[in-house]
Amino acid sequence: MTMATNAIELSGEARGFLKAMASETRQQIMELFAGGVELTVGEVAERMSLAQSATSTHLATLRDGGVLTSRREWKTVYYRADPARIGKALSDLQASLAACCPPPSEAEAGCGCD
Amino acid sequence: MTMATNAIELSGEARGFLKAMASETRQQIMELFAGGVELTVGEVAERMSLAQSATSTHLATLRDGGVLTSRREWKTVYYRADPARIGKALSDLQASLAACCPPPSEAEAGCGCD
DNA sequence: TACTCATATCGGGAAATGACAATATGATGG
DNA sequence: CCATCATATTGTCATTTCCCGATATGAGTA
Repeated sequence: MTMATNAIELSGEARGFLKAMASETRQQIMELFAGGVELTVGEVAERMSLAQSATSTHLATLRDGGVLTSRREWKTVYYRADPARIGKALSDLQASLAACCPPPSEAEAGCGCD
Repeated sequence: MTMATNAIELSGEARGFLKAMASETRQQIMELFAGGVELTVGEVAERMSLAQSATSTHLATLRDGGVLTSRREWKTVYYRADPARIGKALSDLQASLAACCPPPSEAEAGCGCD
């Protein structure tokens, strides 16, 4: 098994996740989706006191980053969190970062750290 | 027990982490620290083909975000990953996001998701 | 066809970010 | 004290991001 790249190389999932979650506004938007709730663009816009256009863009960014999914029902588009992809992104992140910095008391098998 | 805040509210650790890792350049910088290596500002600058000033700023941002620590030895400042704080940020992130989107087959005890 | 509703996209202006060169800081050595 | 080396900070500029209002798209309905 290759042993390969000494570098970490974040996965696409992880990069997309980080890019999507980079904005504080989008972090707050994500908080609205607690409990697996489904929300429309208009609802998010109102709760965030944001214009409809800005909200639409943010939600699209979050969807592109793999954090949200959308479901269309006639006129309305419902967004909600995407557990599977979020989980993937987080475990990728954890794996990548574990390569550079294994937590003291957890799996310190031949990590090659100095 | 309160049942409290329906919202998720990302921790300070998590926010700092996301802000620090938001930049693609900083993501690449982090890859240089694989294996727990210690690097100076100059070394990072050279490997990234970045100016010394830009590099210094990025490293400071990563340190402020809790991703790196610095150790000063005479003139030179050595940076390296901060396993403990990274781990904290990641588990906070995981906890917050788990609140809004529990992975299908993991702990689906009374989450309140309709 | 024309009208409405919800969302998406377009245009522009304000603010934040990232890069550089130049200068400042702090510690070491002559 | 002055010079040097590594890092930090400052000033400036180009690019990007974020927000808005305005307009376009798509689906349903009269």
